[in-house]
Amino acid sequence: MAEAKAWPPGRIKIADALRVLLETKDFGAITTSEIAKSAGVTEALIYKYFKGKRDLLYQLLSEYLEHYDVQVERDLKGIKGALNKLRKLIWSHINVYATDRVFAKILLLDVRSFSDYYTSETYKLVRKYTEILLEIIQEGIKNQEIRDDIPPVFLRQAILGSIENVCLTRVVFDQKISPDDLTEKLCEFVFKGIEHGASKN
Amino acid sequence: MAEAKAWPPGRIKIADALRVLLETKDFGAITTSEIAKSAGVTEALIYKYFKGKRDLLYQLLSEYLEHYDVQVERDLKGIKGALNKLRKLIWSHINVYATDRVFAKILLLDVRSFSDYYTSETYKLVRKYTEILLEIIQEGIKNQEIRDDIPPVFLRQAILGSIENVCLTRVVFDQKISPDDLTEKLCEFVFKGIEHGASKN
DNA sequence: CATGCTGGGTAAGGATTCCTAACCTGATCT
DNA sequence: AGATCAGGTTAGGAATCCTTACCCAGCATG
Repeated sequence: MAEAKAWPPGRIKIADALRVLLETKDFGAITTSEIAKSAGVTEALIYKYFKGKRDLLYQLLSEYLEHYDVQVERDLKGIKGALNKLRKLIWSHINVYATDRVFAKILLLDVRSFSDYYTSETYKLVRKYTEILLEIIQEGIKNQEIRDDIPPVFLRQAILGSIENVCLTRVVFDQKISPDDLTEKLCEFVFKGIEHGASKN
Repeated sequence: MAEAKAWPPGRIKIADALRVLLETKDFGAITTSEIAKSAGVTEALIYKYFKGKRDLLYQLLSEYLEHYDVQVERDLKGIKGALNKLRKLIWSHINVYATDRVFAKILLLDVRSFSDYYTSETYKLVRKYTEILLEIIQEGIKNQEIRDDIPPVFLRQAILGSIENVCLTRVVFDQKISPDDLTEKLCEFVFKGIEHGASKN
């Protein structure tokens, strides 16, 4: 909430330490003592600033999400048309995963299995992002750019699923993510579907 | 491998116990002692039959997958046309999640974050299933039913992602999954995309 | 100046959890 | 009768997450 840089040094060191560790290990394999050692503080300090190991992860993810939300808002400025906005949103989404591997891993792999994640403050930030996507879809339906015979919420889930799964496999197997290339293909798929015919330009 | 029912009673009780526990708790919150108690055996017996807690989960998932693979193979028999097969496959996929909530939870939430999962025997079974999907897509491209300007492997990832994400949200928030309804919507999305126009029948 | 208080940090320990090594026991084979 | 073996148990240990109580520098206040 308070986004002022009033954070004590210990807290910053801890969050940074986890960030670094996540580059090479998965969250489940990282221990609190490891984080503490890596941060140069004692284990107990972690529990001063965070409710627990998971809360630390959530707060780290929140930081990423706040940055990303701002970025997306900026990226979409000045773009006309729902489909054009959607294309840009997809690009931004893929691009952030391509840039911040750790962010991708947390969001796509680690937090998903924690049931308390879905009631966390962090998840609300994700909702805020998906809300943007929903609004674009609704705008597109109003404009006649997007078909109106499938519920927007459903479309959102399907679109997000395809974006994330395409990135997920690349994250898991440590393959390169090319935002431009993937965006192009994803938009072709999402906009026109897989049926032969409509794509004959 | 050996699909003979030659399994000792203890092993069965342990697997059953986990299955039951997974109905109400997530894997991370289930302890080995809890499993043992619930199964009516000692903790050490778990390690007689399984390499560890995770291996137990993987093997449980493998059982589900073996059943499902057989089911899918059956479901697809006698269907002509790649798109018709794909529709049926999507239905089967959604249907199994609708039927076996525990299976869905394991596959969509629990195992994904374990990095050793992706090198496990269990994951090979998943590959076997996704291979079927790939073959359908390739058949469709050959037939001219499916567009040929997006790589089949990419299409598979995108399609699977949309299926799974649609189900995932329902699994997470304990909402009902209606195979018929979701299949209809998903096929509309996957076949024709979101653009307005092509859907004017 | 003493006093108290507050924010940042530490020391020490405890319950739980996952897992292992060694042992037991009844059945089957020879 | 002795050996072997599958199915199971007893007992324990290292590691992990987390809590409680404590330390101490700075600094505002009377």
